Amino acid sequence: MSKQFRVQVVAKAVQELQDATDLIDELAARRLGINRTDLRCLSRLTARGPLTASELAAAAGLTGGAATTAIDRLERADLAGRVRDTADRRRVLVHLTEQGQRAVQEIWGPIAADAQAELLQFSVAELELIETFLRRALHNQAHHADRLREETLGT
Amino acid sequence: MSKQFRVQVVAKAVQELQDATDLIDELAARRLGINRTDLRCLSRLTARGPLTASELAAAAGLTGGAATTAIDRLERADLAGRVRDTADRRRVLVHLTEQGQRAVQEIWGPIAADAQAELLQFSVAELELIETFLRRALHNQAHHADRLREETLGT
DNA sequence: ATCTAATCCTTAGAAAGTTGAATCAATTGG
DNA sequence: CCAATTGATTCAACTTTCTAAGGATTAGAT
Repeated sequence: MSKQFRVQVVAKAVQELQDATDLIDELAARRLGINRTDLRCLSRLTARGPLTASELAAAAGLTGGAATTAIDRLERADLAGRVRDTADRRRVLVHLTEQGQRAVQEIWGPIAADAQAELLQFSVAELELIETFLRRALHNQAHHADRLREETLGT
Repeated sequence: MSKQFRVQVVAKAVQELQDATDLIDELAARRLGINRTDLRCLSRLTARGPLTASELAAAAGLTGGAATTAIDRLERADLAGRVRDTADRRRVLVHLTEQGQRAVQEIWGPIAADAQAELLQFSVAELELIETFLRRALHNQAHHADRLREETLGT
């Protein structure tokens, strides 16, 4: 097995991992009876805590209008709730309900737990290598994201 | 730095990599003037060569009807083309046009080249470790995808 | 050979989501 | 205290999706 071949195998595995993640998101959304956009909002709220409607819109890559209806749907599903900010009453803070937190935990908890257990099997030195790999890949992606942005705007 | 901490760092890096990939897809689609669904079709055609309409639908996770209109859009954009199968004239083979191949190459060529160069900097032993990591992660994802599928259907 | 059933793609109509602009309410600064 | 700004929502137009039905082609049976 040549090194060249191993490189290809790794590249393909990265692709497969991304596809698998995509599938999980699809299934998770279906399980909760919501769409992918709403799931993304749920994920952001989980990662970053309560957000205002516009913060959530920015975090999820949505326009204000889309965020409003997404929050409506999450509220109807009892996964998120609105609270008017007492200091600035224009603002609305969106937060996960207890049921929302529970749902997130039920779906992603086991995945995260297994992932953590899996990673703990590696030595510290190995984890460092894996991190290096991921950092470089990330750097590469960011570089090309910039390239695409410039090329597109430049047109 | 504890091992536990390193594990968390790696987990977060995986998440960031997925987000970065998502951003690249978004920018690529915008650059080609198509939507994410059409881009996914383009990607499948690139990876697997010419496909029938129904194969493409399955590969992209679409119904037949949605695939038809997606192919319509790609055809209008001159990125893909239809050819009736001479052996079985019910079937339609969808393939990338020259322009489609060129577009794919311009966008993903540099990314793949850099990724390959990056991977070649690792030793064979290191590549093996990275592959092991990815395989386990993939196995974990597949396992939980099955879990979600069963839980959802079981309801 | 012809008739029937199955297969493949397309079309049509309905449903769902997003966008961008307009609107309403609340806040800030001059 | 009024004008400009900010934050969220609403609304109409557009896009994409799905399901169901239709039309063409093939395969199998009589």
